[in-house]
Amino acid sequence: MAVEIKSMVEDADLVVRRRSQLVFAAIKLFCREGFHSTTVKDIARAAGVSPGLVYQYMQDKQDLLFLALRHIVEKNKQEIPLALKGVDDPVLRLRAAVDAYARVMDANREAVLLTYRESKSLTPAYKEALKSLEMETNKLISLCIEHCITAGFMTKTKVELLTYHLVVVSHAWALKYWRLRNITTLDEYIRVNIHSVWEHFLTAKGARHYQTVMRATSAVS
Amino acid sequence: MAVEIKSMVEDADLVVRRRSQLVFAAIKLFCREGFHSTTVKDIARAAGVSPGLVYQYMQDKQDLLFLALRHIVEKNKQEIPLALKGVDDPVLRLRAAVDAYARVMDANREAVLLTYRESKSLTPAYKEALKSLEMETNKLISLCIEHCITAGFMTKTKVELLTYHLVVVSHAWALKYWRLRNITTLDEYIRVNIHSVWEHFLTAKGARHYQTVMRATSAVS
Amino acid sequence: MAVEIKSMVEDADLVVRRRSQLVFAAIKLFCREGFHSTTVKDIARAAGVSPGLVYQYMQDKQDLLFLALRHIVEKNKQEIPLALKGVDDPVLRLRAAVDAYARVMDANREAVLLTYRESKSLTPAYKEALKSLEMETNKLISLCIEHCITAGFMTKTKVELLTYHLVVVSHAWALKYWRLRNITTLDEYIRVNIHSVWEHFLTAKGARHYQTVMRATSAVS
Amino acid sequence: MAVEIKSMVEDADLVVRRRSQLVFAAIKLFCREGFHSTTVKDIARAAGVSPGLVYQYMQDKQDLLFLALRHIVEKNKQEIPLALKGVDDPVLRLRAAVDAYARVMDANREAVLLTYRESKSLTPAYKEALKSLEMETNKLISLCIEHCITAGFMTKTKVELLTYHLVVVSHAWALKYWRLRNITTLDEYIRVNIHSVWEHFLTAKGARHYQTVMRATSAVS
DNA sequence: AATGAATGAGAATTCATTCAT
DNA sequence: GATGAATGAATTCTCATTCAT
Repeated sequence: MAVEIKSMVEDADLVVRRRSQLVFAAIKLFCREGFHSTTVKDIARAAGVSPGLVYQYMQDKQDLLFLALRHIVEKNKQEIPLALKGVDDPVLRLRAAVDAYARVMDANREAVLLTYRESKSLTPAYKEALKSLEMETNKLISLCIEHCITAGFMTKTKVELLTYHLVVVSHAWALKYWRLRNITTLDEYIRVNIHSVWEHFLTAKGARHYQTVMRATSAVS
Repeated sequence: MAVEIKSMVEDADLVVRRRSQLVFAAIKLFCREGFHSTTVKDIARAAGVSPGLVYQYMQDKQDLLFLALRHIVEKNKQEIPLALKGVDDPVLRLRAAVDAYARVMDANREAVLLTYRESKSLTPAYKEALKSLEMETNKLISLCIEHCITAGFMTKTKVELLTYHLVVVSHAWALKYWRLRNITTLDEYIRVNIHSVWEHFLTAKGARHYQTVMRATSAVS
Repeated sequence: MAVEIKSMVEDADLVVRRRSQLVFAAIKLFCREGFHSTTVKDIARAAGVSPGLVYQYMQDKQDLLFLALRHIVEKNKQEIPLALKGVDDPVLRLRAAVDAYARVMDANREAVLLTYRESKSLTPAYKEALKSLEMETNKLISLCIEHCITAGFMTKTKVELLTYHLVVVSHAWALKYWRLRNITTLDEYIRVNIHSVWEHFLTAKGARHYQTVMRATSAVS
Repeated sequence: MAVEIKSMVEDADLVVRRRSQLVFAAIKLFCREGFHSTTVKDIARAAGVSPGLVYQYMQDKQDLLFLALRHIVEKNKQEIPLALKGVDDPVLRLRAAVDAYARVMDANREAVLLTYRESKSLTPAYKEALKSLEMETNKLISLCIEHCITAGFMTKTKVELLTYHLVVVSHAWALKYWRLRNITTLDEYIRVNIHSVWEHFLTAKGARHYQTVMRATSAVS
């Protein structure tokens, strides 16, 4: 399942270090120029290494694209658990997850665009690996929704479908930033276009509970 | 504002005919292979002409991409007025517009993906032209929303923001079709993920009106 | 059986002309520098065309090697029938065929070396095609031997084996020219090292006949 | 005259050991893949050492080719004296030398091919050194022929020319093995195509003597 | 107007060789 | 002495674009 990129170099530490050096440079350039317009030489130069070195750590340019996209998707995934740390209430957890997700998308707007643009250039195996990873990330949100449902705070709805709605509206902030920036702010967007989506599915009990815990939270912060 | 693509050929009719021949072939190939992986030769062959001919009707390969993307966006735009023809009620008009939009996205899933993927490869001027066109299309939906608000059927909300929400959730059907197809149907998706978005903004009066006119519509059909 | 090299160019005449241009240049350079040390650019320059053109008339550099080697082998093959024209006597025909073969090898010493050196670089299908061609050439000599046997001029011996002996000793003139040139002449080599090989298989009748016809021939010339 | 390959390592024993390790691996790979298609890394791996080590024992990849080819030619040379040990009769010595030579060629068919294929890739100095070595080997056969002539068993003929004939026909077994294997056996080939060549030069006395000693030999064995 | 052969700049990739450890 | 990571020159091949016919 997990895709393994072959390297000619043995030293595992070095592989990690070099690859992240290259991936960092690649993301920067792919975002700016696109995958096809970026040359391996460009990336090597940006990473401060020779062009030949790239091929010691992966098999071809496409591997680099995969590593770049995977890095982006994985980084996004890691942010959610961080946002949930210390939050116990189901509704607040969902809120925190969605909020974190949207803000990560904002922080990595260019990278999000890159995933939409260049996934097509990957071989099927790599595409699948990336889809799996995306679904794992979504699962983190789905779990929050499920807890809310179990707790009677949300109505029974198709969990993954709702998750996708939240996810794509978050992505939309990056995808349509060129226009949205002129008509709203991130905070308003999150409130109006994102949170409202799941809030719509709150039960009466859930709505009451939500108000209560929110009041408590605001009081604290 | 409107971008002019230069042609070496005088005969305006011929230009239209040849270009649409080429654009048709280009869309097919760009969707399947991507812009960079499709060669001008491929397109010429698919269009049944010689590679040299392409350069009589545009200046470079990028022009062809622009024409292709513009064709897609324009086609989408044209569908909405058709769906509104004969519908007078503001709420039903909005509903029809949104419904039509979503269904057009479904019918042209590959083309929608293409616009997301390859717009980056355009020069700024072309990108702007496409954005304008997208905004004109959105305007068609925005107008429907505004009428609903004026009529007191919808609450005052940021119209363009709501429009974007409707638009991106419609696009999402194409963008995430690989997964959504497994968890829902187009009809359910439209009902649950799209219509609910604007319905959420109905006033009490609007909701009542909506029920009434919908009942009338269903009775008829 | 006959290997077909793909070309992007339709015009059959042009294909023939361009390919022979390229093959001519390739043989010259491959002989001088070897296949691997010769670049496609070198060949293009020597042929007076652009590097890209090469790939319009074949698929890769290896095709060019095949065309070059095939040209050499085919040219050698064509010389034998010419030498046999007008010669009717079986023994004189064999003599003429062997003589012609040896002299063609001398005339194309570098090319013969090339076939020995670079055949290895071909794909199996090409190698087989070349072997077939070599065997067809050998067949021309084998037929002469068979006629001599049928006529009772030569003892029954393994015809193809004798042919190979004649062939490799002829090739040896090219392969070991660096030394043979110092110890003999082509004429002596043909007389002592080549003709003696088949003369050895003459029957008593054949030997007498040979002397008779040779005397007649010398008288004439 | 004798070519010296420079080494960075002092210890002479180690140089010998390492080099033979490398040469052994190189011959295997050069035979299989050819000189240019074999990488220094491949050879190092096959020899169980690092790529860098190669350059401690020679100056470049070409040195390795020279060492490989020299090893092959020298090994062939060494076999002949072994075959002559204990054989005193001039004709039997020649027969033994030729027989041994042919059988060594059979045992090292791939290596023989390699010398024909890749000698071209050497610098002139190396090429000369190899030619000298080949001539030394030939000299071993030439000496046998000379003894036969001195003893009145063979007619006066150009000794080196006859030697070359014997040598190239032996090589031919390796060079044309792909076809010869289907039309004859090694034993038949040696009898019909190789021994017959020198037997042809036996004097009447030599022929009688040959029959006598051969009968004696067969009786023994 | 249309063709398609020709061009040549440019890209990915390989690999002999070096050199710090 | 040995290692193997790093280098970068060199090579094959592609393809947008041109232009003679």
